Amino acid sequence: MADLEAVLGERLGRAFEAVVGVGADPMVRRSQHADYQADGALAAARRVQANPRELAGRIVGHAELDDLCSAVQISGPGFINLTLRDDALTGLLAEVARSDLLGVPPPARPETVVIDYSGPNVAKEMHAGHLRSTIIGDAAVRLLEWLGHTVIRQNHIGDWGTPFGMLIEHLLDLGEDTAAHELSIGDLNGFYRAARVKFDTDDGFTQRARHRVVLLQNGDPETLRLWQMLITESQRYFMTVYDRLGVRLTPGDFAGESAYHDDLAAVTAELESLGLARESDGALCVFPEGFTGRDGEPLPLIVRKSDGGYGYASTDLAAIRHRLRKLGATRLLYVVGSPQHQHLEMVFQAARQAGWLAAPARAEHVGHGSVLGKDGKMLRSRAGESVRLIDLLDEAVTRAAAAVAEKNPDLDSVPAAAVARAVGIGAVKYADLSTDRAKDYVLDYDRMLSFDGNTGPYLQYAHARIQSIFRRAGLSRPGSAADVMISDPAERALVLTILQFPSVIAEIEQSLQFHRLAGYLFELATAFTGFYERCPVLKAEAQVRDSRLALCALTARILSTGLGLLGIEAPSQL
RNA sequence: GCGCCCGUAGCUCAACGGAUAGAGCAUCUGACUACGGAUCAGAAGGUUAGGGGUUCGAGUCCCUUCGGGCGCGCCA
Repeated sequence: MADLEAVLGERLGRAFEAVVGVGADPMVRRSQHADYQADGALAAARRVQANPRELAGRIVGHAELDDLCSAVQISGPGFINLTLRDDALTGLLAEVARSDLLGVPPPARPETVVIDYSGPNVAKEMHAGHLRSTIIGDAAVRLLEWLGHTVIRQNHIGDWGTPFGMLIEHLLDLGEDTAAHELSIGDLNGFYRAARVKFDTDDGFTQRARHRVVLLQNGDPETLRLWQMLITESQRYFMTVYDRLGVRLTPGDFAGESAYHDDLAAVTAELESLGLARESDGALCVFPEGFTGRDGEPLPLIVRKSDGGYGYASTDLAAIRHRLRKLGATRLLYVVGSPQHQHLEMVFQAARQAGWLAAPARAEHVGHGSVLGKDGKMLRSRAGESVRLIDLLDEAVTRAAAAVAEKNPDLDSVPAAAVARAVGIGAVKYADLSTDRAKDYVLDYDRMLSFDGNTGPYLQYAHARIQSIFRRAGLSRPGSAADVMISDPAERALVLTILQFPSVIAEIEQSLQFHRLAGYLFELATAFTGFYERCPVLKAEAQVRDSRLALCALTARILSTGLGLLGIEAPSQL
């Protein structure tokens, strides 16, 4: 089945065609004035130079809509208000309940999607700044995989470049065992800082570091071994953070900058032979069309530095070429902070001009804002350093544990710890994903962990409450086979909200604006509590009871599925 | 200097060009010995930063001013 908005739009379009003689593509959406509302009359009217109200009036009563709508009326400047028939609603509901994808139509043509996200730097701490890319990317992975697309995760870690000279020398100074220990326990800040200090103050060290970079780039085996050690220990540490976060990234998804090292010369040669790259101030540059900087001069992507080395622009070009040619991606997602917007657009444009990026394949910058502290500035610890991501997560879990212990002292300690983790991590993720990713947001533990309002814990609670009904009813695995009967306005409102799910997913699949899914889930939970308040489930007589249990089951499924798409667990009790 | 993002209730956020700009928190008023009160109903709260424009219709699109954040040739 397709989603309700799409079905109604299509039907209305056909009715327009029959009545007016021209095609129309009415926009149908939920409305406070009716179950659904369409405003396509205006566009159609303009084309045939008719009065929109009059035109809309001729649609009313058209047979196309008879089986779905009990009333079709015009109002305002040509809005078409649709009231859906209860039997149509319950029929659709039964389809949703039977469907694995909860009524969401599988994609017409499944795509191969490459998602670039998280991207920490080797031998550098993961901090609050990595939170958004990691969480948003993970949600994108979950959503697109769930829909049936082939998803290839790419963790573009920073594992190459000049800093490795000083990092390797510092490693040698410490001794390999000590260094490995320091890295594996996650004291990456200390390691990096110590190397940096020596690099800035000790001339001898600086010389060694510079020399070490040359050895690394020339493939000296001993240097490569030490370099690999840094990477292995760092990856081990990153995995502990990903596990804590509950993110679907594995060691197999690491595809760092070094992975493209061998491609760089070929990419450069290709760009030159295409006539796209030319020398400027000693560096080889591509000037993508449509980008100008100071004085209207074209902006360069530096493909090869004047010293013959390669920088990040070359790596990004090699990566996009690899993803399109070798991985066969038709959709490329870069979950990267907004400050890199221009750089990425330039890379995309260069890839288009090189002929690598061509329809139907496309690249999208899934940009996001920053996490701010309560002072409205970039999140910092009191010492002024960036906040370690692991500390941020632990803080949320600790606070969640206290809240769970207070609210539900009867819970055993083992499940309580698991619940605290689900609630704490879920709260962090929900706080992030429930705001427009383009904007910055303020990290506030008290608010994100509140059980009231548009928060993770509130949704988890709503879900747990439904599970509690099933426990009481003695149903371990509630069936949803029973036909739902609508006997109360609150029931009807809940049904309408449930049926919106496919439209929301269809929209998110394109826009990756997860806050819309979050907002929808909050609406669903709100509609459910309204229903829960007015419509007793277990006390009702058998037929009504089964109907309401089915409604509960479907609501719970959408809540847990929806939260799951956001990477958030939905425990059966809190 | 050029460019990008943001500015909505006291606070935190919604609103895919559509009707009277919606929620939650906080505040105030009510309900119910509760299928988990981690509840529900209601009130109050707005010149959508300012000013122009396009449109039947603008928080949304265009121009401009102000304010905040961030980019702009060999770092990533």
